[in-house]
Amino acid sequence: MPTYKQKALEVLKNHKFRITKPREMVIELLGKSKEPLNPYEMKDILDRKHNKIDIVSIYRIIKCLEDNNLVHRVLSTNKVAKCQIEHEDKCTKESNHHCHHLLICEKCSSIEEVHCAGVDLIIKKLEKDSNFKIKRHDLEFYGFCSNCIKAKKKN
Amino acid sequence: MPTYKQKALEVLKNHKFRITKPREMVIELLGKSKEPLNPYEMKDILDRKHNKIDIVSIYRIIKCLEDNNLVHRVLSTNKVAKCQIEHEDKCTKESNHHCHHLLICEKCSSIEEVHCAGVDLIIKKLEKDSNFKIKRHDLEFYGFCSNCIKAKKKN
DNA sequence: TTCACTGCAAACCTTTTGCAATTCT
DNA sequence: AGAATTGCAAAAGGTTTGCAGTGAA
Repeated sequence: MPTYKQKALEVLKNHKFRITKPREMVIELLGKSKEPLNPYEMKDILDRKHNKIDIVSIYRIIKCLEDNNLVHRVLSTNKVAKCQIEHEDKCTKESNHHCHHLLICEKCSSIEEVHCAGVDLIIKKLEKDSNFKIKRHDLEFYGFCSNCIKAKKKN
Repeated sequence: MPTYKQKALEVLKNHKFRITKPREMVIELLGKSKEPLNPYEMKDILDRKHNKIDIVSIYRIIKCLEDNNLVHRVLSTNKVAKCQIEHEDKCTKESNHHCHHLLICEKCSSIEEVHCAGVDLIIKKLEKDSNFKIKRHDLEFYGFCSNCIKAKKKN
């Protein structure tokens, strides 16, 4: 099973984007981070590792990764996290949208990507009740992850 | 059935907030608007009506309305819209959170607040599969509203 | 070699803060 | 009168743009 970095570099290469040092740095950082990050957080972490990078480059690299569906943007915080779930047919590159189903831990900030079985039914019901035609959706769930629940019990 | 403005002023009064001209202006604007607005959009509209208001005041009034659960913030656009749905027991002032279920029209930008029957089941399933304990959620659905669908068919 | 990409400077836009003046109650 | 709220000025924060120089293919 390929790492996030391997997969991301592969995707960029296939789409004729160049593999550069700054891009590798950001991708590796996202691959290792359990929590979403914003541009300045990324810069701080990379700076501390003496991996100097300009904030403007980070913005542009994030844009590039988003265009290639390699990251999620968490709406509630406007931070960015690696996207690891393979896309369903419904969520193709063409439709330019991932199914965003995120579990967000309010204690440790880690996030988990999930498939939401049952969302289709809810959408059908919503469409029937409202006469809306629903094309896509963003779902964010907040709470506590299993690690933080365990940690809490020990105290 | 009271108007949004009446309800909002009532809530503010009950919570010992003062009824001021700027607050009335913003509340009336939100009450009339079908679509979410950001602070500068509000200022532009009010300016055109010669209802002069400082942008800083708008920020502070929005904050006040949010604290009183009188507006939704749309995560995907960071705009604000009137909140008209009465809160369920689950979504009390204390929990400091509305159930955000929004239908957002990508054509005319109008939004509709809805109750999502079935979300509870999805959450139970998610908790079981992921070991997360889910406390709250934001759901945003994008598509076309019934008016825009009708308009399209006529062309 | 060529063109995509980066870094730097600066502009731009959004949001927050401090404080004096105003205005609700 | 007293306290909350507003408006103004300025700072702080976040994001984008233009351009010259660099480096991946």
